[in-house]
Amino acid sequence: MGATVASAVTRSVEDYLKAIYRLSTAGQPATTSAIAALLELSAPSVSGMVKRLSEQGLLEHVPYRGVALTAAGRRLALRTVRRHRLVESYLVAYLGYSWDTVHDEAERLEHAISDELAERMATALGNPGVDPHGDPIPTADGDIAEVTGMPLSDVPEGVAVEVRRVNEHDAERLRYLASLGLVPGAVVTVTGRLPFDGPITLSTPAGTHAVGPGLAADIVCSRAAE
Amino acid sequence: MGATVASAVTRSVEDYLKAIYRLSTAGQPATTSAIAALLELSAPSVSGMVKRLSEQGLLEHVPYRGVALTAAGRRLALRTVRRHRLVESYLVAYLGYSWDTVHDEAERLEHAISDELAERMATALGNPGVDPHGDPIPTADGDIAEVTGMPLSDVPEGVAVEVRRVNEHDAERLRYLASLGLVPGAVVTVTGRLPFDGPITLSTPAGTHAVGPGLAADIVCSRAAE
DNA sequence: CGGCAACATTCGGATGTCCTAAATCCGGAT
DNA sequence: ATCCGGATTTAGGACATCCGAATGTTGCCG
Repeated sequence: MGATVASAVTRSVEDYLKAIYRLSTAGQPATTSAIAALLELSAPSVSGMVKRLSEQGLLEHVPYRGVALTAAGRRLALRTVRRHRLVESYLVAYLGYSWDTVHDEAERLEHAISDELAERMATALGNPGVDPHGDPIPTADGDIAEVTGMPLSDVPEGVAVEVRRVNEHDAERLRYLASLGLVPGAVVTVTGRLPFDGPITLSTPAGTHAVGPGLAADIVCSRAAE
Repeated sequence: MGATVASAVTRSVEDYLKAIYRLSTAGQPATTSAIAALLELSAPSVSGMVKRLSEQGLLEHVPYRGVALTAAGRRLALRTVRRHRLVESYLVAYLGYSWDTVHDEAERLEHAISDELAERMATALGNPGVDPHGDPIPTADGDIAEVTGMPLSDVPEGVAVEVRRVNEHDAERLRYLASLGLVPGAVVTVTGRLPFDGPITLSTPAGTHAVGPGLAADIVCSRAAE
């Protein structure tokens, strides 16, 4: 990835590859309708683009079954993810953005910046391993760290865990989570759990709060350091 | 311009408006072929786009004669120019770019950044009035300062003048000019001029040099401060 | 095992931008 | 005043991406 990358990849193509990457790492099948839902496009549009991307060798497509990224497709997807996360990190670190407002900006900039600029931002940031949401930033070579941990919704009571990652893009929810102290790096303890998908009560650096299981499922935690 | 701007303006549209703005401020007529030359497109492509932009109220078009920006078109053009120059300034000030390498990056980013980001960059820079080439940066309201001065090619001998602006995009030429000390802010004196469009000799902070009249014509100077 | 609902694909069409080739226009030279 | 060459526009087509409607597939469930 370092040097010359397939030059004329349009915005759309990068978005498709990113969506497919996202689905496959989430363990979900990359079906036409799943991609369409993620990109807010019609199924026929996705079908057509999938065919074109397959012809370009970026996807493996089994008709009526779904798609998988080829090595080339994965490389491009990770390049885009890297740019997205670097941009988010840079905007938060240097331009006063907060984690709930960077997403849209990064969504556009990830398609516009050069490799040169991406690496300069990475350098300015000290080559961070994760972005403000705790998402791992792929390296320029296309390596990406696995995120280990369990969703907050599965954390047993009484164990101190550290928030590693918050899988959420919605600005309002992100602000809400921040107000609860649920940000990457925070150490929290589940103090109670109500039955039937009830809210989880927990103590955080910001006090004692409750969160619904839906939100809690997007928060990845692991045992707190020592 | 401050708040919500016509949302879905494509890259191309901004480039056309910018090109037309550039021609008209350079005192050149904005003809189809002039625009085509600037954007490296065929004349028919320009003809077609001119028609579409006129229908959108961004241009005034007199067939076979040329075009002029409407108030709305000018507003959009200046918005794009502002972004371009802010991005150039930011990349030079904070990300280690030099004035000869920022142009291409800015050319893409100017279409991708939000008003929000443009203003944050402006703030980080202290709301500069000019970019690294000495080009004036339009305000968010669409005001732009006139550049006063004369081309270096017209500067009389023996008068100390300050370089205000360097109208050049080519990276190699910019590096060359920088090596001669011909950058905005430099105080220079013409020491001689050869007849028949011969080179101009001058003393700069970087020593005594000669430049051809073509390059010299792109360097705008004015009387040095006191 | 047949049928049906859900999902995927193909078909035909719209838009936006670009091109080359073929008219058409305009202004200066004769 | 006419004509010619250069500039401009129109005509016709190529792509890329999107859509809705129609058509195929799949697999579950009775």
